[in-house]
Amino acid sequence: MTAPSMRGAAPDCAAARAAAATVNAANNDTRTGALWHRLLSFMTRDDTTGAGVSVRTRFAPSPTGYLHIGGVRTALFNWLFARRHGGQFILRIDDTDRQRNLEEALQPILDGFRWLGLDWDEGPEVEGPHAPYFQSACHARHREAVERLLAGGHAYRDYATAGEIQAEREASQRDKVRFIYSRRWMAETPAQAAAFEAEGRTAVVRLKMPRDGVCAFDDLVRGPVEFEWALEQDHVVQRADGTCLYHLASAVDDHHFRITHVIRAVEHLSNTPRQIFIARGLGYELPAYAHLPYVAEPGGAEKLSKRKLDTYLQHPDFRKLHEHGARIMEAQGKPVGSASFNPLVVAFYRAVGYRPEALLNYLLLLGWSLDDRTEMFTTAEMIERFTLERVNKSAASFDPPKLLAFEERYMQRLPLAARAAAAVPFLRRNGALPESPSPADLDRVSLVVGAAGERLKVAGDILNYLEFFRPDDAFPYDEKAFTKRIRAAGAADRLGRFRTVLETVDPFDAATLHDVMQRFIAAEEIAIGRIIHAVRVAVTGKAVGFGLFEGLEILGREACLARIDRALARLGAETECA
RNA sequence: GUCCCCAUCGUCCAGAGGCCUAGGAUCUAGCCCUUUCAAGGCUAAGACACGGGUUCGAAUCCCGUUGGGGACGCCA
Repeated sequence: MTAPSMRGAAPDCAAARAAAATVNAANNDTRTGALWHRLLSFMTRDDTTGAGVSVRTRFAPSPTGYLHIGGVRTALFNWLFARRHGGQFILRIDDTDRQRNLEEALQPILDGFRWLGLDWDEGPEVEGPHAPYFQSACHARHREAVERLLAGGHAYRDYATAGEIQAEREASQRDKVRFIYSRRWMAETPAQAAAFEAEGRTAVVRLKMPRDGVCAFDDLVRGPVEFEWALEQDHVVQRADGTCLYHLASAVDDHHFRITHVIRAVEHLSNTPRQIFIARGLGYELPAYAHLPYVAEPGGAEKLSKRKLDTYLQHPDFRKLHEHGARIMEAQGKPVGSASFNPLVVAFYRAVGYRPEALLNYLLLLGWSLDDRTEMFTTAEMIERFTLERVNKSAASFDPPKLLAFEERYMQRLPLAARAAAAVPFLRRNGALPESPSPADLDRVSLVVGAAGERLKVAGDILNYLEFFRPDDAFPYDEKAFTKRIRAAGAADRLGRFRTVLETVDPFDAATLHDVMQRFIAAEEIAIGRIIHAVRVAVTGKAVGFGLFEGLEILGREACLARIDRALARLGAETECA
């Protein structure tokens, strides 16, 4: 028996589908995507409350060792949809190719999810009623499915060699038609199989795709979609050695895990007919499908690929993002050449000190929006407001400056104590703070973080202010600034006179220091610029920084005097030599 | 090559035939403030890909063109 031609969608899916089809028939002149969307999302909502059918979504990473930024966006939408409907979010590991170090390849992915706060109801480590959650542990289930497909006439054993298939494929190319297998080496009876085997051939199992009709289904993002069955290939679902291929495993496992909504990237859209064919052949109820647009490369339209890091580094915005991170890593003595130090991978943002909620918020808006102005979403708000109907159809390119803008906003709304706490680990890794910082150390961090204000965009930016955590005689000078501000004629003498003033300032706080400075320039009859920069370079070694008087106050009188002395001594040594 | 999809400022989004002189964010530029700065404030510039329809009226609906992208594995 051959598979039924499926004109007019899968009859066994949700009521939503049937209802939508009715509406379509009644409105065949105005079947707008919007109408569909409203209806489908309404029905979806209804499913969860009415029938008590729990929404179950899944994200199925293969254990590669990295959590890709585009993958996280897909995972986020799955997670939000499940949470929005009070359902479950499942993590399934697609490791059909046996991994050598599964543990090693999986842990960074789970860490990434945990860091972002995307919790899973079933999956690795938390387990659940449908365990195991590793595809490689489900071979028996997959093989049994193949047997049923074979028995039902939805698949056949094929004895063609790779070379023979290749020849047919090339012939199709020449004729400029889509490759469709001739089924010349198809064996549907034991006798045929025996004949081929007598020739020494071995068999794979192929899907016996319909050769007429269309596969129609309603995508929750894209609306009604149709594919001609005749253009689908007889895909291989099982190799000669008995191992099963991805699409078979995926359809079978989605059913096994009771997935109700398959939400994944568009590149799977054209794979959907074969999965529907498998699912129907096995008598499954079909899940609803939602195909998300992919995340495109910075400044481009192509799909973001983590292998193209070098190309993206040519893009100025992306390079800035990378360099910013690299400075922070280097200040911690960490290598920047490693594969995970890559802005296409979630671990990068954690390592540099981004807020996970900022990344999430940015990713949320990459392909989805609530309206024309709401941009900031707490996790609770995302869950409350997220709908698939408002997901965009077109690809969105990854824009580093905008991500940073969100990061800044999130950092700024954090209370001072939280920002300081986030900065501490960076200082510790740099060695600027001991393993167990004293209360005084922590006060100092808090003061610097407060003074730095909006200059502290990511937690790792604290490493721009290391001079506040170094001994008075052990921070470097910006040579250019030193020359301009201290080696300049008369600068050292003025600095010396200001030093004398500092000896008696009381109290030694920013406001008083500011007054003292004003009186000093009045007495000297100079513009403030003639002295303030010299003080900044002497005390911090740098030409730029946050408010100077706050800086002086944080350092305290003794440190300021010692630092000015050190700068003057340095200059003195130079002139003696000359 | 075949099939499918997409199309509003540089980028991310809003837009459901009249609320559009197209809105917000980001980026960019200018000005202001300031001791510096990747700080802050204010202002500005910047888009409906093109061509046909339908309609009293189109960014919005239809067709075509162009452009971009994806899928075409015994990968996942």
